[in-house]
Amino acid sequence: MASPEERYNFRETEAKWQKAWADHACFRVEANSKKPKYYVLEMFPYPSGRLHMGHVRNYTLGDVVARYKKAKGFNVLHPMGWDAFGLPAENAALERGVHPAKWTRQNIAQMREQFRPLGFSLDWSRELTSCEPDYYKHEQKMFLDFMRKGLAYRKESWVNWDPVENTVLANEQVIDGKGWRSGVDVEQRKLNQWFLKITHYADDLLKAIETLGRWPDKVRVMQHNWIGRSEGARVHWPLLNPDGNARGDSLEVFTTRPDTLFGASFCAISAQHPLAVKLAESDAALRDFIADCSKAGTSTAAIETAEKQGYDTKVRARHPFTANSVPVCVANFVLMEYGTGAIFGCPGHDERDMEFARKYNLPVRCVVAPEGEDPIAFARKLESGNEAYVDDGIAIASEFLDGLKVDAAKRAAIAKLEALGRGKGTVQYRLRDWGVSRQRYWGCPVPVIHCAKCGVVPVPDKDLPVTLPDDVTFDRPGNPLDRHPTWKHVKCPTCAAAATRETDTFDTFFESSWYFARFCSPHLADQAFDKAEAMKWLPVDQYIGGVEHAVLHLLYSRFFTRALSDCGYLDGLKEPFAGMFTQGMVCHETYRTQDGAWVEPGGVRKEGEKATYNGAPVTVGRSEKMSKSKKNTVDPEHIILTYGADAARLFMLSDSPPERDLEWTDSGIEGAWRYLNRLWRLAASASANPAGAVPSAIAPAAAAALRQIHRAVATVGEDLEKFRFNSAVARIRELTNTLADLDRGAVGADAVFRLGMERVTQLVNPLMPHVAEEMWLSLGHKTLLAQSPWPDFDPVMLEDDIVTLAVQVNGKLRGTIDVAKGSDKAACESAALALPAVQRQLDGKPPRKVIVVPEKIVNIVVA
RNA sequence: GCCCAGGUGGUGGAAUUGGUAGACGCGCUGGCUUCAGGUGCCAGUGACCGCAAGGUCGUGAAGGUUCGAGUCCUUUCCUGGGCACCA
Repeated sequence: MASPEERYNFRETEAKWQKAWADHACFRVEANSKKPKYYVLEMFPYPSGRLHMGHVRNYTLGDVVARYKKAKGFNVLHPMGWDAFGLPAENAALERGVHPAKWTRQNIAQMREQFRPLGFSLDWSRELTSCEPDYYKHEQKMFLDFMRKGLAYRKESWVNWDPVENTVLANEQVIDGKGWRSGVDVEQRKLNQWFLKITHYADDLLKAIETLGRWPDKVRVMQHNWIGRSEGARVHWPLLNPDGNARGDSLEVFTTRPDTLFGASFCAISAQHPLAVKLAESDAALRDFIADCSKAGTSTAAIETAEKQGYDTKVRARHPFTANSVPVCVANFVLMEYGTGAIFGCPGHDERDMEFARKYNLPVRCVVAPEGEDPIAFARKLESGNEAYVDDGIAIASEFLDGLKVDAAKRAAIAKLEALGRGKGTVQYRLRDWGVSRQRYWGCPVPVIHCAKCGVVPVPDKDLPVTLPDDVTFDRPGNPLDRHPTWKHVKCPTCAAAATRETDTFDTFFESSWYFARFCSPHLADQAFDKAEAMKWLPVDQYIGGVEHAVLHLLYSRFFTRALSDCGYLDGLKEPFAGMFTQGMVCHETYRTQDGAWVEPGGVRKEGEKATYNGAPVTVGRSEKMSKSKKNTVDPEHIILTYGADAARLFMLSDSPPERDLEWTDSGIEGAWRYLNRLWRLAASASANPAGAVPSAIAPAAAAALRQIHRAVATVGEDLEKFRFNSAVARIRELTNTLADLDRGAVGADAVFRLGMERVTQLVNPLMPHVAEEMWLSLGHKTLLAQSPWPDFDPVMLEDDIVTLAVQVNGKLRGTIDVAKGSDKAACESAALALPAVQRQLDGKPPRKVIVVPEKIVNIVVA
């Protein structure tokens, strides 16, 4: 039985080393260092006030990288800050009457204290808080610079308006067409909004995805799809009144299939299209139809099930190539935000158009037939069926396009359109400009002033920052800035007449789009960051965070980096993150009582198959992302008090690969805790052995262990480089097992054991830094492990001079043979044939063929 | 519907370029230690047949390529994630 003294005291030990690291300022970057730089960054947290397991995992992953890179001789920047603006603070104000600033600052203080015992190698001297004016004043300046460059502009746009809350809702706050809190139908309203011109960089943002070699493919694909480039043409269709006379205007449509123009049977426009709006002025039925369209709106369920609906405006559009004309309909499936908000319909070669045509009895004309099929028969089949043909083929019934394949036909059609002045080839992006206006209090104020005479006037640089007023009330819905008695009333900077401030604030993605640059010189008062420092540290070498930010945050940051370069803040830097890693979620089993209520894991007792909560049976549900609503959360604070930070860290790193979801289990954390203690005891027992060189003549078992030590140093290093932390843990445990099982009486075993424990300590350091530091001390070292270099290995020691070969007969394993390294094929073959099991299989028959793969396998083929 | 990941023991997961499937854990079984619980230590643990030696089967399913397939190809099923009437 182990006495209490023989048990690792994590509480004292972890605190001791955290203090030592802080006293030695271990995690500050080295000024004027000759070492290569390495910038590790985890996505900065929103200060909700409570640390959760997702945070622990995220920052543990980053910490492993930071500590490993430091040991590898890099000058490491590993900062921390707070993404402190956002809606929850306003909700807290609304629900509990706490001021958002106070609530946020309290949460930050609380979370900082929760982070401390985890022992992360963070440079807290660079801490930043995005809701403080010393941070956001710089982004107000950036915004003004963007305006000057034409990268920020104002336009009318549609927003989700909650009529009860009197606010704009983000798309994710609209659930089934209703406001997430009010529960009432959300309206589409047109408001003047500020936009950032991310589309200016659409092509570059797309092309540069290829340069992001250390990003997950998944994220690159998502960004690629989000930008959504498509090549096509804009085509002008002159409009005719119902009486057949030209109206004098024309309808511009975007298409990716100009080759199918001869199959057009209608044009369709969005319900928000200016033409639809104008025609509705004199058409009550159309007004009703448009109203219906905007009601059906936002919910995915509605969109999914919505039947194609159209309204014939009786206006007709004349074909750009022929004398024919087609009806112009308003249709519920045409998006105003994409292309021109208008399409031409070719039912033969587009499924949606087909559905629409069949419903409204519009003609279906086949203009593309698959190569090698009889065009007449194919056309007959297509035109009488309900299936559109959307694949490649040969143009038919299309005059000058006949006989061309789709790609060539597209080019020919565009050339003709351009020659006739009736259209042109264009590239269309799905990506839209970034709307940054929010009708909120708790965000960075948009630094402009509205003057009746001068229009929109930027706040002069000398008047920055525009700070948020403290005396605001949340007792009524709507934007407190807007109804503040004095804040918005100012003099126009240009003409000094009475004017008003912009009361919108920025989207909170604004703050997170440049914080990585601010960390390079976080205390600079008069600039957002020092250009030289930023150019030295950026791009971030390793960025780590959740996939939920795979598109927006990362794309916005990539955009900002380009925009900041164009505004002179950076010298041509385009990409902020050279390496990106997206971690999986932390999950836990879920439990429900018989009446369906979720219950927390803490109260659940399990005996065999049965689980109970307060004596009542509960059903065990599948493992899901930890969430308050399902009560399947485990509090990191509690875990750290019970097992310490190292055990929690080890558990996070073992088993599950970091990119996959991790299932939290009690037995898992206990296993981590047991291993940690075992390591600590082993190190203590090694400390009795004198440190010194391993003698040259040692017992075979000791020699094998020595080789394994070198191999572990090699593979663990490689595993850490490649984010295979789970297999790094496995390799270290394997080595631990070998060392613990080593016969200490064997010649040289003591020296090998001692060396092995030194190496295990060094390897385990990035994973469990506190116990590693303690082991390092007990092994007699006077320096901090946190400041020690990563161990080397001898490549010569990686290979054994005896190799075990698998021996197969007809591809089935029958035994193994040990041969000297470099043995020739004949020797392997005869050794393999000599195996009794092989002889039994051969049963006297001669082998037909013997395959020998050196150092791998011998396969004997027998008839 | 489209795109992207994944399906390996009771369980989390290992497995360079095709070359000994199940490393390393968790759990479980037996034993030792202990007043006891835990800890610690020893042994075992894919399924099936067998006292054993040994054999048969086995990586979602079905085919194929190969001396040899978890890995490559074709078809198919299931799970998770993203996007969604993008013209």
